Amino acid sequence: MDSERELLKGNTPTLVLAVLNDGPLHGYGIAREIERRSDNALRFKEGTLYPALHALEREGLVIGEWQREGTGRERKVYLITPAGIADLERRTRTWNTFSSAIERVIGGQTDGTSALPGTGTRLRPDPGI
Amino acid sequence: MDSERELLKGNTPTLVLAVLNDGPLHGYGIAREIERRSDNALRFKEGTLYPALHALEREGLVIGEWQREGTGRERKVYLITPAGIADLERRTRTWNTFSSAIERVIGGQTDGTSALPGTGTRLRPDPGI
DNA sequence: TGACAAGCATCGAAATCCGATGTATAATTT
DNA sequence: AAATTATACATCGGATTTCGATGCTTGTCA
Repeated sequence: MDSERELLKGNTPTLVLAVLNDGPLHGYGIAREIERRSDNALRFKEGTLYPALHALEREGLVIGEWQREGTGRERKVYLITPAGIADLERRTRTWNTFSSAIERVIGGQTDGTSALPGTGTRLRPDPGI
Repeated sequence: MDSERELLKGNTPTLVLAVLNDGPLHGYGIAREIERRSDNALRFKEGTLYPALHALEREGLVIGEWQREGTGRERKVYLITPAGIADLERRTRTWNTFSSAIERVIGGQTDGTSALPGTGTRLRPDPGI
């Protein structure tokens, strides 16, 4: 149960960098943008987001600057660095490799027709490990 | 770093169930089969696999039985249960939802041509959160 | 005035993965 | 014959990650 939560693990920095790659944004806005792009499938909790941003900043992948707009309270606006862009590219490649590997293992279709091949009762001629 | 490791989180039971859905198999064989299907992109460490199998057994999603083949040492062969099949279907749907959400956020192409749209310098007309 | 959204932040509980370690047998190589 | 490798199961502890709870401040709107 609660698999969504576990699935997110390891992808948080990738998602944050991906959003920042389209332009500077502040923490709260990043969370909203990720929710918007994913149709609310991905939700960032504050306890996840802010520590993640601090970590990215420590690693030099983003830079955070306090800004005061005409209205509203002060925000910390984050900007992706060249190192961050390179890291995002690497992370994107890693994700593609990983997700295609997962799909090769689980099959990948769930369209109702015949999603899962066997019923689990089929016997396998011992792969002779 | 070590993102592969983190990415696996939450997917272990899904992968195990997917393999068992094609027929009974023992722990060691499950690990080998997942490596084979994923072209070695996914590797199961023993410290991950065996506790995962025990958990699945506790939850009634698989059944384990000790078997002695003519040759080789004793193996514990696992069989997926109807509850396990139902769980696998649910997990597969969850994965599909999740991975497509991730791809919508990060873009998803890494074929070299123009993988990542912006350079991070483009300014966004503040989404007025 | 009160309620609510925006906005940043930290802490601790819970979950997960894996390296290390241990045991034991069969097959293969030297 | 001896040494190495592969098969096969198992556990423990460290490291990492997510998130609920909590707290604070400021602006907006009824």
